[in-house]
Amino acid sequence: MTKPTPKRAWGQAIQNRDEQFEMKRQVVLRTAARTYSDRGFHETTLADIADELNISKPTLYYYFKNKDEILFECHRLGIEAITDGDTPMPPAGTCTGRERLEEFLRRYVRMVLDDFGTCLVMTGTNALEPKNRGRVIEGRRKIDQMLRDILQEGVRDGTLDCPDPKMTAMFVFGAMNWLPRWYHHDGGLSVDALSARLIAFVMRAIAADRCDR
Amino acid sequence: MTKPTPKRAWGQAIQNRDEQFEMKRQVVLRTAARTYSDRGFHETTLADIADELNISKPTLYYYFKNKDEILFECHRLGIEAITDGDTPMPPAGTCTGRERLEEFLRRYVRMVLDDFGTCLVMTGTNALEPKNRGRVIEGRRKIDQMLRDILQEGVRDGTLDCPDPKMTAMFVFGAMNWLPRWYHHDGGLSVDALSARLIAFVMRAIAADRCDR
Amino acid sequence: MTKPTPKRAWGQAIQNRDEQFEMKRQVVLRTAARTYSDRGFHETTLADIADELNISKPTLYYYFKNKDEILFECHRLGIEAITDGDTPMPPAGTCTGRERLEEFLRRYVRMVLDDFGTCLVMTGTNALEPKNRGRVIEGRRKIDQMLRDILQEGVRDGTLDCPDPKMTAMFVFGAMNWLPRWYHHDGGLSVDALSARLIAFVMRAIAADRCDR
Amino acid sequence: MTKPTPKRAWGQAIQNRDEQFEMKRQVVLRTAARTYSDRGFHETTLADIADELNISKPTLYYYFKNKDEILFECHRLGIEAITDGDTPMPPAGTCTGRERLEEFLRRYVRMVLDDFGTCLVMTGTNALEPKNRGRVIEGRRKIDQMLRDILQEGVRDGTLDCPDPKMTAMFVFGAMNWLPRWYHHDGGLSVDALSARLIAFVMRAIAADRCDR
DNA sequence: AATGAATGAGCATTCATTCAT
DNA sequence: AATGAATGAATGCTCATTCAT
Repeated sequence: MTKPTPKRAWGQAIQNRDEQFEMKRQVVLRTAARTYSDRGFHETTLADIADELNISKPTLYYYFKNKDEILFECHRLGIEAITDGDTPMPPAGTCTGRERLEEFLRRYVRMVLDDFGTCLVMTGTNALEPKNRGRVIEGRRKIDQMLRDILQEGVRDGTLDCPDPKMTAMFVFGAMNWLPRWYHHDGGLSVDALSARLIAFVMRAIAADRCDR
Repeated sequence: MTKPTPKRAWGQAIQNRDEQFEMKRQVVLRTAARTYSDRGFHETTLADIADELNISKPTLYYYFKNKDEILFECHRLGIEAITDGDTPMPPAGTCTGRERLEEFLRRYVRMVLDDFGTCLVMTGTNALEPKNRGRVIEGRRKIDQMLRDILQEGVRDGTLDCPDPKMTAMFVFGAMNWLPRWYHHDGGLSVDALSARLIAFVMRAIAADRCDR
Repeated sequence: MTKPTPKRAWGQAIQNRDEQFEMKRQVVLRTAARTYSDRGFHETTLADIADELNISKPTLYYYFKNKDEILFECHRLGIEAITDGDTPMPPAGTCTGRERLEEFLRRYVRMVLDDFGTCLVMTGTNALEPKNRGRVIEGRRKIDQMLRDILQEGVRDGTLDCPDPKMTAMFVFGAMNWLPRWYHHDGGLSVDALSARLIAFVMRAIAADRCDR
Repeated sequence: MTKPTPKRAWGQAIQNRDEQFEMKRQVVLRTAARTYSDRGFHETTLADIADELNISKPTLYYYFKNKDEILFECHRLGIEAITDGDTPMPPAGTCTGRERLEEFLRRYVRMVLDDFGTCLVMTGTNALEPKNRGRVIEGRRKIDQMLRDILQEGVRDGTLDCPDPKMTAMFVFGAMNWLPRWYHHDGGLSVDALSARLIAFVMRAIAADRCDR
């Protein structure tokens, strides 16, 4: 249960200050994520972002400590999209490793094609200040581990057959992290169709029942 | 027959001026490629490169027109490593698509883990001036096409089974282009071993005879 | 009637932002014009100008696009001082060519001894970017033409006697454009006295009634 | 009497080392003078000059101490063309001031339209090191004085009528120093014709017998 | 007599960031 | 809540000059 929204005059129509603040912050982040992904972090100036939003440069500092923090928040949101997804990953044991793998891939593809996920895999962490950088790396490590665990689970329960889960995980991440570099949302292929294709590809490579397709 | 190298005093040990020039140029390029890959192009200053080589900044301009050209040459060398490799790709028809695929993957993996190949897939082309950028993009397009053609050939000759060669190619490129981000030369895994693993992974996914392994 | 200035608190004493901006811009321009004239354009660094104004170098970029634009604006102001003077040149026909010539010379001398006029005749246009350069050259051409037209008019109406108006104009411009190289404002000679002398010199050379002085 | 040229094998056809040295030096100077006049001193790089001569940059240092000295020599040659002309100015007393004035103007015009003279009046002396700069300024001062003296002489002997010889001299120098900015050698007007026109202009302005033309 | 190689010093320009309002 | 004005620090690039050969 989430905590109940306090009742307000005018209902939901009128936002209070905090909500406005938070919303504007989000708008900045999404714009920044897109621009960072397009042009790269260092090639994107704060003026670029401000211009795109029709606000002034210093205004950005009202919402964020500095350029770094904007990038960090983008990465954080990208990571959270996986680790704290709306629908939680089915816990280990409730279904086969193969089923969990499918679910994971589906979510990861969706994430990596969202603005924040794209930003996460397209921009390096070098620019981040050490502390934030550590957090991002830790987040990505967790995601890595998730896939490895799933693969191992699949191997254990006999639904997957892959000789080296660690390395396999990197191959699969590679295939997925490369998606933003060539997939275009406005083409004829939906994200769901794409993830179905990718899942098929991966499953052929490592599903245990490769012959009865 | 190549034209014979002119005889020289001291044999090959002592280089003439042109050779020294060319060698120094190569050293700069390799250093730059590594640094660009590590930190990114815009995060690498010419001072960084010069420092690493213990030369002065303007000296770089003796060997290259500008920072751009250095990047372009790195990309060019990366591309050439594939398209103009020492051992030419076996021409279509002389062997099965599957065999050619193996050869291609082996070469690509080796390339992408070389300094220039890594630079090619790690740094964007945004920084390049339009003309050079076009050339790089064209080069990469050709490499893309090579893999697609091989896949289609394999489908035709029955050695490969993949539903959508274009997309499959992108998955495979993704897996390979991601290698530099996690593979370390000084670890226990040789490049050849790695490419064998990757080839196994890909073959399981798309080789036609998936059941008789 | 000009449109009335809107009433403001504090009267004219306190400037609003736009006025301050414009005024600062003018101060920069005048400082730059003087320095360009003194040392030459390329010998003048932005640091020189900034130092003289006790501001920082980047601040100059808040008011101007680049070093070029500063020079262009100086030239523009110099040209406008002649072509758009406060008191318009008496139109052809309302007085004799000789009278118009006197007026033109008086104005030109005043202009060329002002900071911007001096800059106009002391610094070349090579530095300007093509577009601006074209505009400056066009402006100077118009001024050239003004003098030529006046001379021809004087020849027609019999008040001037000069065999080759074009060449004569260049002689006269030469005499005037050289003024900034030797005239010093702080000497005993006023600008008006100087222009009177110059007018006398020129009139003796080309006025039609040379004998009845 | 000049000292006799030593007899040489091959007669005059083959130059000895010193002559070659001196000739090459002259070629550099003339090239430099032209380029300095065209583009300005600081806008001309040593590479520009070297390129135009198809020699290498350091070679220039074999003939000149530094870039400054090249400019200085250009100025020196320009000044000498007036002060040490082949045909010496007729000494005061041997002819009227007016006649001497004509001769001076003729020579000055010729000088100022020669490469070195043009360089002298087109490039500033700011760049020169103090010592050389002093010499150039002194040289120009002498030339200034020559004209002033001639004018005063003409006033004294009644052949010229000008109220303020100093200022008149500056007007006349102005007209002449401006010539290189508009006169083109390849047009239809010869240097002699031009100097005749200029002399006519000046004489009308200051010759004593203005009415009996 | 000439030059390839190298460099120190300098300069225009950019940009994240700050501050007063 | 927002911004105009201002700046320190950095960076790519140029160029006169030197030196070994």
